[in-house]
Amino acid sequence: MTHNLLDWENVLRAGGYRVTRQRGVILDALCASGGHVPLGAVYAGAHRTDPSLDRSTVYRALKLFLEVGLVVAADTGDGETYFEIKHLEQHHHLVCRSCGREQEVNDAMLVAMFDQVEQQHGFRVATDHLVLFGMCAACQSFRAENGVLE
Amino acid sequence: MTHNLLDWENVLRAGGYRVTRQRGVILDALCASGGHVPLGAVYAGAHRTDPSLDRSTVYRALKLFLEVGLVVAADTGDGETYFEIKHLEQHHHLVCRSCGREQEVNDAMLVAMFDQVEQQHGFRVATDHLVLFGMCAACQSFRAENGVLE
DNA sequence: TTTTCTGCAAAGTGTTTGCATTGAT
DNA sequence: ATCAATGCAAACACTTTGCAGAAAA
Repeated sequence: MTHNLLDWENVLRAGGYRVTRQRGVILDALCASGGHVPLGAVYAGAHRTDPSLDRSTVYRALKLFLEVGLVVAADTGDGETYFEIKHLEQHHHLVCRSCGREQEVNDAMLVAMFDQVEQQHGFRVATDHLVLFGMCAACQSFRAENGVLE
Repeated sequence: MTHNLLDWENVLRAGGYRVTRQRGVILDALCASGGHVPLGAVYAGAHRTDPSLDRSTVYRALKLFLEVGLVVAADTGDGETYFEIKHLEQHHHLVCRSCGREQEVNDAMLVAMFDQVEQQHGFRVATDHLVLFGMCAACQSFRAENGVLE
């Protein structure tokens, strides 16, 4: 249970929320799936552990976890919402349009850009979780080798 | 008809697609709404001009326009897909979480960051249309004046 | 005349909600 | 004993699809 570290039970209680078996199962599923997980996969994992668990419970739980800051959400634009256990260090994702794999980028790299935006537009960027689409190194070289044009 | 400039009729014909009244109406509606328009608003506008026009036609047309490069799409994470006439200069959007207003950021500002990502990760970012959430200058000062904490 | 496009209706997908019951505190 | 959380079913919002008739080429 990776999430013992998170002290999720106290986080919930501190907010006046209750600690339930289902919420534990859902958090487990999220941890087990690693990174950046579509809600459907969280449900699938949790439902395997507890077949009586309902989708609406997953939606409600994740919304709550979001509210108390246990997880962060990212919308990758494919319709489903993605969730991830909140890390201590902020980070963002690079998603390859060609192979679908994703990698993380440290926040630091983007902060400079955010600051610049703030200086020029007075707009304070506040994004937990930015998702940048493009093409990863592997797919780029694969395409180059095979002479794929554009 | 702002979109005469785009020569959309020829772009379609060049792709082997047909020029129809409906497609013209939809493009009109998109232009008339300015910027960054949710699909529902495109439909609303187009439907006002042509009440017999169906939603599915709007979906199909916008998908086609996307394919031939007449429009670009952005997913802002609120469920609906946003469309915009493709500009010559690439740009991105800043969307204020507080008032909902949006402003444009020139691509140049972000390109430096994209290059840095590429250098460090070998990942080529390719985003037509990035949407950054945060808080605009007006809302920031409004909150400061009214002593809103966080 | 051929082939694409449209309108209509129906289905699909992701998400939210009302309500009686169950369960945490 | 309270009051929040769950399961179930029904409703929602956005999007896609199959098909017969209408329209562009």
